[in-house]
Amino acid sequence: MSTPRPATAGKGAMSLHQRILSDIQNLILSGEWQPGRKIPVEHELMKQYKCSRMTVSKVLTQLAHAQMIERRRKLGSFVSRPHSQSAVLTIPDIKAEVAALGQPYTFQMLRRIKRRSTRDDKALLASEKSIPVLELVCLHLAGTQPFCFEQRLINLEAVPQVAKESFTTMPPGTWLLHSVPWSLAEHRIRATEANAETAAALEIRPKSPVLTIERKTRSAEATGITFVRLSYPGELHELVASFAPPSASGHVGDSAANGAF
Amino acid sequence: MSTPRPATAGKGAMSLHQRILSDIQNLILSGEWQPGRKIPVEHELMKQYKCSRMTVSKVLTQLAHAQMIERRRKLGSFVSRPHSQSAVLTIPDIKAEVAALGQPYTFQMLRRIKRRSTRDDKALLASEKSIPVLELVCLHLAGTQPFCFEQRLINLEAVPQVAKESFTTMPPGTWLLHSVPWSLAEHRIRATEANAETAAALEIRPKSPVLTIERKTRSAEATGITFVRLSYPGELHELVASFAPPSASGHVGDSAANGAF
DNA sequence: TGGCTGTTAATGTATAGGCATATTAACGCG
DNA sequence: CGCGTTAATATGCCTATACATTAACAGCCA
Repeated sequence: MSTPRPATAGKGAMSLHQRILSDIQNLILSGEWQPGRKIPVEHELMKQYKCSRMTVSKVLTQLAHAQMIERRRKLGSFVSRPHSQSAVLTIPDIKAEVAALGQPYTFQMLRRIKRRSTRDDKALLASEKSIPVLELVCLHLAGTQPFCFEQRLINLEAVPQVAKESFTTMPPGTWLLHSVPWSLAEHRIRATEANAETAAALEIRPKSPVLTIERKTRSAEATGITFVRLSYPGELHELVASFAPPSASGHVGDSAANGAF
Repeated sequence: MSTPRPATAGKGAMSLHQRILSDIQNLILSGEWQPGRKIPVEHELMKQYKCSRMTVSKVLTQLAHAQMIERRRKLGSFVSRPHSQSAVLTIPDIKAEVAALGQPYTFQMLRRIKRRSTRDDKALLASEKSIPVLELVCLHLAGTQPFCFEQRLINLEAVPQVAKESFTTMPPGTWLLHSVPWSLAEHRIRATEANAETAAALEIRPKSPVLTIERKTRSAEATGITFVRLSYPGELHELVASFAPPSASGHVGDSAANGAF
């Protein structure tokens, strides 16, 4: 079989549409095809790759989906300008994160209170009515060093089985990850000053910088599942994010980018 | 026409494969179909929706792409576990960011030096040899209030035309975004203490918390284009990220999730 | 000029069917 | 009885084809 195009080197065990997708993506990401440039129309690509129109169409649909190209009837498809710079930020499970550092992971449960939701709780869990909640405070350690301070609120109505969980082996986050599949979340990342409680737990000076990640997690039905604030000692921890196109290609992070400066 | 499945309420003007996609996505996101569960094979879905296999196949391909399902020949398709918790973090252009706050945007160029790369520069730009670089320091303002302090290094070999740019109307980031299409970037987000220079520029107390975003941008050919450190006054600024599945359905953020706790 | 209308080039959606392949089951041989 | 080899088959993957839809454009006509 002839390979009429650059044809993603090496990988012969790739399905056809994956190869085409990959080729076009490379051309765009490398800048060889500048934004605004017209992409060969379906019939062209079809001839180039000696494949059917459906296959090409499938690829272009996905690229359009990923906002790497724009398609207009009668005119054709065009490389789009990388507008919304969205980075893919991988926030691993804390346990895994510590393990990746080669440190032994432990955690301490500092507080565990079952109560009815206060006014503030209701806002955090996006709930109108009063509901039973579980408040947890715990400290994650890497070896003997404090790694992350966690303050959490769990909606007991949405996750009743959490009431029976003692969290002796598994931290709450990991437990939830295994118990509540497929949820939505929203993050707020800030740099704050450590308050007294946080500073004490993390064994740092009060008012020293802390990387705070607040996360509201809810199910597809929009009911709040949990709210958590994770506080990391500022200088010690960093979040790493990589820019990726809104993922047409497949595995997050394996390919690439969005204009980001 | 009969609707053999939940059939995304309301939208009658939806193409068939969109409806199928949406239906299956809902089933997965709602948790009704747990991770590991086998998805009806193409022939099943084909009968359920009274459509052809291609239609179903297209849908499943997209879902597989989005890593919501895994497909294996002969075995069938399965709901996958939301493993890598990747959030999509939209980092807008600073100018746009300020504009979104309803504030007038301005910026001041504080330093502009052309020189050959030092040892440190080379590391930041992922370059072996000595290259000419442009060092820029500038301050972004929202109204009269300092908004972000920017320290930047640009590879003059990769972007020679930047030498001619005066940056009177457009900040360097925006200029690069328009001049260098489709690049890769890597971010590091930390909470740090403001050093003397940063504190002075942002008009905050020295040692107060600062949200630092460091970004290495390179082209697809792995040559470093620019390195930038953006420092935001800690309490004032926050990054917002939303969890989303790697986007099968469409516009990022309109649908949903990845396990995140 | 200005607006209507038909033509046409491209994408969008869908059908029907054949090919390729990984897994499992059956088989046979020592 | 165990183990390697082969065949069956379920399933995903791809082709070929058709018609629908849209939007640009040219031409017509007042």
